[in-house]
Amino acid sequence: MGRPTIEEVALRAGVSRGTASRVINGAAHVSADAREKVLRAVDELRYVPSRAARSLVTQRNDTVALAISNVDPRLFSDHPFFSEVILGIDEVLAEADLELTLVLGTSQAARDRLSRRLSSRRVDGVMLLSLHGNDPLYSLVEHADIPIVFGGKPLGIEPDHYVDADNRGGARQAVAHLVRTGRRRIATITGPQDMDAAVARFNGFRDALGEARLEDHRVAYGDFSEASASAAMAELLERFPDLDAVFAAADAMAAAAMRVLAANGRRVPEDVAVVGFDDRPAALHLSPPLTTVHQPIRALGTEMARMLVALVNGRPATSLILPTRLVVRGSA
Amino acid sequence: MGRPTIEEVALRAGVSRGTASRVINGAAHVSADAREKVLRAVDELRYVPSRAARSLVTQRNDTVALAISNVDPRLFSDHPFFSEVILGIDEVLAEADLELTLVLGTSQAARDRLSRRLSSRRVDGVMLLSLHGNDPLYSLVEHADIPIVFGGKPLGIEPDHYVDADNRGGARQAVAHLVRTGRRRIATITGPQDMDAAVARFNGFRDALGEARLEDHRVAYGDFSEASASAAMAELLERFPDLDAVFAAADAMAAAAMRVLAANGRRVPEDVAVVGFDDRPAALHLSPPLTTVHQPIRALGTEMARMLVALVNGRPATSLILPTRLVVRGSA
DNA sequence: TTGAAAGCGATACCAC
DNA sequence: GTGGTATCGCTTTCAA
Repeated sequence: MGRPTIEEVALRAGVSRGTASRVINGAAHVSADAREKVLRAVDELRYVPSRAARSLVTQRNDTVALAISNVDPRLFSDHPFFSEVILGIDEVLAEADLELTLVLGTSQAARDRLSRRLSSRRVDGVMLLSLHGNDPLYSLVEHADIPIVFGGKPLGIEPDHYVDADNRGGARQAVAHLVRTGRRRIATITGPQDMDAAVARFNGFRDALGEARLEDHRVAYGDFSEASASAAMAELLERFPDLDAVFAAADAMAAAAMRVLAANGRRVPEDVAVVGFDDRPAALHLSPPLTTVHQPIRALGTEMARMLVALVNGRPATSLILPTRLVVRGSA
Repeated sequence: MGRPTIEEVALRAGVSRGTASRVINGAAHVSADAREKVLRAVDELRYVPSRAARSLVTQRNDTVALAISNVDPRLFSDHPFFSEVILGIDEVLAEADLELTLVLGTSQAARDRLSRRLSSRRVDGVMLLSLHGNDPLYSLVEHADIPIVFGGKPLGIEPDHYVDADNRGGARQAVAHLVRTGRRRIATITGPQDMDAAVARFNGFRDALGEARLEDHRVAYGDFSEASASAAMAELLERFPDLDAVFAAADAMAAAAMRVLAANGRRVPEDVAVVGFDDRPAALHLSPPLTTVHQPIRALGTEMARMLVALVNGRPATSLILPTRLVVRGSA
């Protein structure tokens, strides 16, 4: 009771299977007459080609994977980041008529599955998102012989193809803004130092301070989570009670820091200016609204997809760094 | 320069292709000796079966789709809902060794693609999320001959298989709480009335008020967005200046309502109590923290996936309604 | 328990 | 421009 095959279509249209196939794949060299008959047969029979059969012979799957490794569930769910990236990706993929499959690398088993998929030619290309420093996915990737695009440059290596936000430049701008508005004892709460984005933001912090010839030793280490930031802010207050500004490497951390500041009787921005990074929607609703660095998240998705589409189709592509920009609101 | 085929594995192991296949698929009737040889060959050759070839003969794809239709981009990206559901789904699918492909129904073209996929036997089953009342996906679904699971009951129809949160019961609890704490002039800001969840929450509101013999005419219609809620709250204040409580059918709307309330000099909860629905993370950080109805979002994902896995494997499954519960915080 | 051979449903090459 | 045929890589029946 299977669906119609191309053979049946050909039969009904009174042409050969070869001709039917040509019509369906929009090839040239078919008479208008034959084309029309085939098209009608396709319509009447509700024929839809079997992708499995097609893939088998073409060696293509018209499918790419988005792999998200080392998912911090909290990060994943509490942040529009992933949804937004996916939306961007989908937009481009739809246009290129490619399908998207999702691989979340939460467990070792999941990683194995990804590994298998990479080599079972189930997908024509892969996008990798948010890898930590020593991510086991790296080794998989090297063995793969299909195009890979990194979302966010991984730490310590320079992949052939990645797209990233200008983390360092954004952080630099943010801290320069602090300096420009008169702050002198500027602290930072960093992200996890095994992620390139976090390291880059930290470097941007030092860049700006160096240019201004200010001290850059007021640092506490966080991991992008609110909990880590609360602890970090408390530590900062303890070690540097005179600080007059803090640059948090993520909005979530800035929010947590602001709560700790408030709990300690420091006013924002009067006593302590606060700048975040990400510009997630919630930043707008903090009080005062958070001054932060805007990242083009959706563009990250579209550009990753665009790059992968190019590679899959055998066209070259070069890595990209997307600009970030400071959004000044009430907190600094 | 293709990857090894099963034929090469068989050759290397010194057995027939049939035997190699049996070993790889864990069938019985293979001697321990043959099994071991094949396994070693697989290992040495780094053999991974071609899924396309396998699908062609088995008529299965070991892949299911998650279709999200009519995506309101703002809703999609500003809310952990989708990420959370996906996380739940992935967890179950990983266990069942099924792959997940994503279809966002933002455009007409995307819908066509889904339609095609449904009939090109590319997926063994489909999960449909968050459909509006007259979603064109409905007609596709009827024509499909593969299992379908709805996430959230669609409005006006009773599909064979769906899993939903207890929207009506949750709303009832929320409003009953308002009544219990002495509120008498209770208003509501609804969600879009072409979505079952929104209608159900509205009904829950009326249930509770009916039971308490209170008036239920203080209603303004929103669409789950903050903007709509701001307008709705303003309207409510204008038409019913004496209201002492408002039940917003979504946290995002509750947050917007609280801002409007504050702008109009009403204190929360002293003058006006506010209850939301969803219990998204940000609810915690409103001031005062939002009293709201918690939805088991992740469970929604796992149960949808579990149900689909059962159906795909030919086992029966019955629709599910997951309990919601009131979380009392500062706003009511 | 094992081997040989027949498909699964398409594409693509080669003559005509 | 069109038809016939080999082929993609696997599973599965049928005999042995």
